[in-house]
Amino acid sequence: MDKNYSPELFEQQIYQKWLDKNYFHTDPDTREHYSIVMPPLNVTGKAHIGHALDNTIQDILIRTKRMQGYNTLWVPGTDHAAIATEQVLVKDLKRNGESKESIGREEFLKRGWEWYGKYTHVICDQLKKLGISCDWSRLAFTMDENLNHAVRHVFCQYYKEGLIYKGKRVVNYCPSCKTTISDNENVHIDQNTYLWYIRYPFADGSGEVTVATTRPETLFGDTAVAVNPQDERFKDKIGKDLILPLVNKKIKLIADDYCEMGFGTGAVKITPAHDPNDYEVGLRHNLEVVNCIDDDGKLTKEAGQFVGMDRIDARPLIEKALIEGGYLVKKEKYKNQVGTCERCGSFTEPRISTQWFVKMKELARPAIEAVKNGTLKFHPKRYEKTYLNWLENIQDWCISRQIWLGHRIPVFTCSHGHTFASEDYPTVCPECGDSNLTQDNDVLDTWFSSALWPFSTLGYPNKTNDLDYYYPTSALVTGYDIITFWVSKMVFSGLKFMGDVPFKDVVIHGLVRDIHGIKMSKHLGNGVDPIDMINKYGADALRLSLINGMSMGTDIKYGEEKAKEAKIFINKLYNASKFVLQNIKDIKLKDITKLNLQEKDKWILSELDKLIKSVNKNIDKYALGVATSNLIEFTVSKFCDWYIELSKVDLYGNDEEKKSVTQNVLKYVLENLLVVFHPFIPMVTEYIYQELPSHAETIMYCSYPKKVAVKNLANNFDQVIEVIKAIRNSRAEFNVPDNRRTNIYISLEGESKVIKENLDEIAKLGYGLSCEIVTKEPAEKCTKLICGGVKIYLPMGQLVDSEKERDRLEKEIERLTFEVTRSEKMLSNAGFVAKAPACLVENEKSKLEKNKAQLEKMKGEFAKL
RNA sequence: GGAAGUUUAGCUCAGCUGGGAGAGCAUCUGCCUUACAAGCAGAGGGUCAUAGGUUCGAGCCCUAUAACUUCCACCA
Repeated sequence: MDKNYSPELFEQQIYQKWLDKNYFHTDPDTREHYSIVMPPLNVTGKAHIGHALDNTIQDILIRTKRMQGYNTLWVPGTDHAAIATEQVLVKDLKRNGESKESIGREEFLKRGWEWYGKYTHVICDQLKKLGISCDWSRLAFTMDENLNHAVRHVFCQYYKEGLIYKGKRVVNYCPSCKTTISDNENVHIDQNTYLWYIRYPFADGSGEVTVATTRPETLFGDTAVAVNPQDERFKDKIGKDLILPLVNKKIKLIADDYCEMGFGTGAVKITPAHDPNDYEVGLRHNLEVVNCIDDDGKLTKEAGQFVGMDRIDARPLIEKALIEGGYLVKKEKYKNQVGTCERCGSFTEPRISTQWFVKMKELARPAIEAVKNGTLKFHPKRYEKTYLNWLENIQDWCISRQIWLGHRIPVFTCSHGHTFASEDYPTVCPECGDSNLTQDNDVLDTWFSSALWPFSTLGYPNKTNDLDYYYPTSALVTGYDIITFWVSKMVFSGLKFMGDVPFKDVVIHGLVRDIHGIKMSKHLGNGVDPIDMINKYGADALRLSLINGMSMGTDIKYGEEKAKEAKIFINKLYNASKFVLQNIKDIKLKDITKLNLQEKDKWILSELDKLIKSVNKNIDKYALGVATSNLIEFTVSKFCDWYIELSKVDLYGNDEEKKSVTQNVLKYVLENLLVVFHPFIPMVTEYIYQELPSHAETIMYCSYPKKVAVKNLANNFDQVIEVIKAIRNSRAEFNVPDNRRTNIYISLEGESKVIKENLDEIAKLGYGLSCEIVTKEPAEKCTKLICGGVKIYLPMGQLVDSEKERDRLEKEIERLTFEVTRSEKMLSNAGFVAKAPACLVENEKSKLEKNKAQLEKMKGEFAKL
């Protein structure tokens, strides 16, 4: 092994070996299953640090369950991310002077497939660098033929049941992406703008009504002005005609509850084509729908002289025209929120158009029920609220998108006007046999296919063994940002088409933010590239740095420093392993349960036992960040700091039996540590594991321990640790450099077998030349320590200063007095004694006794000075 | 407008059926001790956001308040 940990030397080879051996692959059998389908990765761009986190969590769960003996399936996959990919392709075309329309739909889709073919590998290779153990032979893609089939099947099923309908609605439209987007993709941002107060005169010259608006450019689409029916100011004017400024068209003043009396001027302009609420008002009052903004976000001919202008750019000119016409009453500063496109950031336009919808109320009900009755559990539980709140207020789902990439809506119309949905690729109209068919131009929202992911990837709509065996899956791991987008859709789809939830547990993690807590973005350039981190610090370090200290569902502040720290820790583990391996070359392997264990061996084994139990418990609770903290704590503070140092006494000593026991314990502890650690840092643990004597073919299939194999690990070794710490403390207090060794004398009082047996250990770890038992105070000038039931004499020569000694003793007496008083106070509290658990009271009593005795001794020493 | 989260050492965060405040980094001191100087040993540093309450006992439970963050829904 190399002197230091160098992941670049082995990570790739190890992963390749796993792949070559086909370790990640599995098929249905008689065991219990544990399955996860990976949230599909977008085939655009590259993997970001959030992907690294998401997949690391899944890999930890999968690897643990695999080692626990489950039949473990992890299906990887990618998503066609239609809108984003289409944008990139369109940009590419533009660069070459081409356009979608110029090359045609068929050619465009061909280019799409070329893109997917090229970039699927890129993203998968990046994931492979993370060391994740998914079954690559099952790599799925939302546009694969069988997934495509699932989409068509589901669509037709909904269609048949009347759950899909085509309708006119005001939807969010992105003029830049040129497609409809869902409410979820429409992100509201704060905007400092103005409220324009505009005068609408009555046609008969009997005064005017003033309306306030944040969007003067939609004036051209106004077809009414509404007031509240209760509003006394307008009661007698309702039904009268108003003149629409600039357009000089007559529109009516109507009464509708939608208009709130207290707000603004009490009158609101109604633009049914460009506002969802106004559209509803329009329906109630049978108003005309006038489109004044087109597909490109430009004003239509309805805007007269402003035709062809961008709707935002036209604003100041419209304002000018209003002023000139004497229509503008005032303009005041106003703060509101506007919708923007999640992908491109442009202002979205609410726009009336014909779209396909899925009726949601009926589908949502069982999905709500599944969470309420506990069939589906969120971790952490609080995210249930996000989920339920959304489903309980569900709106119909607009599933059509005006782009070309993606699953084309399988609805056809023949030349006789018969419209039908078809799961297959039809050649004739089922009604009249006409072969002149045209397919609907729109494609489906990408979430429509993602909604089917947990079962479409397992073979749906075909009845497959995989589906039968692995569905429902065990867990879904994803960020809280897509609970409504995606999780909810998978749940109602799974319940509808499979008759069962798609997964039992939803494990929600937070977002990875930069070190200041700001969302990572290309724009800000504050992103951390996971591949960079892997190249610099190794995949295991990246994984550990993401998981350690993480609390599920809470955002992570992440900086490169964390990867660096993780690598430093792994180097520590690597070196500890190297030490063990170097010292067990001549090991005679023995059954750990039949060894003649010393106190220190029992101590480390009992600590290991605690560790294993705690890690198991925390993985079960999805508290992965706590599990790694436990692992690191044990490795550094128990194994390295103490046991390895202690082991040197026997490894380098002359007692062959003790040496052999130590070797076997070292091997046992290291091996178990590696196994328990493996799901978190798979590469380095496999690498070291392969160096162990008598190892299996891979660590991946080692049984995940539930406890240490040895029973009766009770021991008093803590006493020795206490003595060593006291010695080190005292030396530091006297500023004795570590390289200046002294003798250590110990005077035993009462039973101190464990001390007697570990004199060499005390000497070694306490920087002593030797450590011996004395029955009376040595002649040398010593400082005296009282601890763990023994008295320690450290000959510090001239360094011993009686005044300093007195100070130290005084401090110690003060501390002990405080302790004693505290215990006495607690024990004299009737409430405490009566109500606290008995063990706590007992504990307090014994502490009191111990401290009292210690205090007496200290006082004795003090008196002697 | 509705909901959720966060507030603990200089920094990043653990701590949870309520039983004496923890880690890493940073700082200071001493050490190249044959696993590791990417290291070892030691030290300093906290009114657990604020104010009340419940309890024998509160970082933890309850109620208010403040600051920050996020999600959902939005009135022109």
